[in-house]
Amino acid sequence: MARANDEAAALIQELADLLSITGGDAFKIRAYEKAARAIAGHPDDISGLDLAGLRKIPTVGEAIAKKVLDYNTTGTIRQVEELRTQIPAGVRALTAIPTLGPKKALAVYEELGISSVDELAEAIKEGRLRGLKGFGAKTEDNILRGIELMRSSGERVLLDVAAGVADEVVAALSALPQVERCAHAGSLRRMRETIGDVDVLAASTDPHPIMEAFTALPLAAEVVVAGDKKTSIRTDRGLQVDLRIVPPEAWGAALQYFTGSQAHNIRTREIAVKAGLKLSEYGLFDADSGDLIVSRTEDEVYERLGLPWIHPALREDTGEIEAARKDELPRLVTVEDLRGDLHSHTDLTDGIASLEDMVAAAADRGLEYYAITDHAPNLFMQRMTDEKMLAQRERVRELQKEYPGLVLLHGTELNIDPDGGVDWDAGFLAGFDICVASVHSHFTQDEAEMTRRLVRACENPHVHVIGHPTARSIGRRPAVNADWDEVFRAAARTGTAMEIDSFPDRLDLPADLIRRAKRFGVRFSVDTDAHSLGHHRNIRYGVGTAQRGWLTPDDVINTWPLERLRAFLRKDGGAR
DNA sequence: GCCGTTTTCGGCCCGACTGTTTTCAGTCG
Repeated sequence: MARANDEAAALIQELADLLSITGGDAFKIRAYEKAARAIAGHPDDISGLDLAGLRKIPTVGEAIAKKVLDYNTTGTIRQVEELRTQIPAGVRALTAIPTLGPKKALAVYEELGISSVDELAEAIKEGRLRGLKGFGAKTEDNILRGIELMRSSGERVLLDVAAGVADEVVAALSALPQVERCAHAGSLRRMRETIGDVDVLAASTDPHPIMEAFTALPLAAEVVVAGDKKTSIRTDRGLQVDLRIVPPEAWGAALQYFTGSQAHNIRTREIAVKAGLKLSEYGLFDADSGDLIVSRTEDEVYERLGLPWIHPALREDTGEIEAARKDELPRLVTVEDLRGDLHSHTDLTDGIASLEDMVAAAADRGLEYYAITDHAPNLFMQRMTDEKMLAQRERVRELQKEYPGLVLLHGTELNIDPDGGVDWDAGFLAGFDICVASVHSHFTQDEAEMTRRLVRACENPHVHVIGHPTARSIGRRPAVNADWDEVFRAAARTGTAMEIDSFPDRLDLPADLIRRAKRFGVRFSVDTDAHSLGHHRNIRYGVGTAQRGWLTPDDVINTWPLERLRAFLRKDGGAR
């Protein structure tokens, strides 16, 4: 499913990695890294671009454009192939070990011929690194622990796990008298779909006792680094938590810095430099005099750089700086914008809460409309029947009388079969207020079959929303193979919404596909797919994903007033 | 390698911590 853009970007990034090992010019390496990000984030398919088209991509110049053309015609890049003969893949893999970078990787390869993580571990145990310049006892120790960590728990965690840890740390530290402000930052604030480590920021004039309290937290299994400005711990589950403490007056600059992404920060600092300023976590300064200009709020920092405040979900250097300069940033959808939820389950199928309890939870969220969409019969283990579904509909109509402010929609989650058909005939389907249709089986069909399957589902006049379209399970099952541009064209043409499922292990559609779909004019539905009362809280992850996809309220059908939504559900083009 | 309402050549983001060093390189974010 990897697009040409992703493969070309990976090759350019590999070129940067290999050059950093062989000791290439650091600025050239950064140029490759920037270009790799730009190519991966470029909306157009690079395989259809010529030299001039490629050079229009920011940070892609003559030399890199030619390398991409090389990839377009040969499927690889000649310089990468050449460097691979000099530096074995295993040496590049060494740099994935925490505390071991390109310089040390090259040293062990050149001096000892080590070209894999296993060989390195073996060499350390045999004492073969002794006497190697720059490698002392502590370094050996750190590498061994780094290897251990990488093998056991070095994986990224899901958003809800990271959010739970962050909430606990922020709550504990906020209770300390020395702490004036405390919040999480980093990739969690940007709502990335998985989190490598949790970043927490605190403002204080007296950091030492805070750091001591931090390392003494029950969840701190190990202290990784310890200073008065920065301290890192690791939880017993292997998740690293970084705490940075800054003076209260530096809060805004620090929050901007520690939210990242690194690529976004590089851009903002470059803008500062060009304006004769210097931006760091302590503030925006005059480059010559060193005088502080602003630092208290993120707003001030961006404003002084000539930019509007940029939402954290956009801070990936994938076009937000350019959009900000032109004052074309989208007004992103928020949890508060949502009037309804169009996908949920009850204990009639695999939910664990009753219809009554789920509806009460929806009412507590302040929703104006709410769809109950239990599974359809072809998901055989759920034992759905026509009779059960019609009986549920009666209960929904009864229950409606108790909720004058919440319109209940009776729906179902259909199963898209391998040919693109769904569970019921048109007559029965017409009785539902809304139908979500999802892929629940035959995940490994080839791209052509899967594309046809999804397009046919969109073309069904009774299918309103494609549920969790890629069917991925983060860390467990990859996305299905499909020609997504073809699917999105069909969705836009037929007035079928793409779901953004809020489950932390789904987040489906993913943000990059959301941005692609939006370019075709596709509409979206941000839903919980709740199977229990607690799942209603997951909506913030779905909204975060929608924000990362640059969506406005108008793009999201369940922000619309009910009448506009009903027109969309008629699939006659009236609301599009 | 890229880029330019100061520049087509000379710049290129900034700081914290660790470890092996006698003043700093490497790594990380």
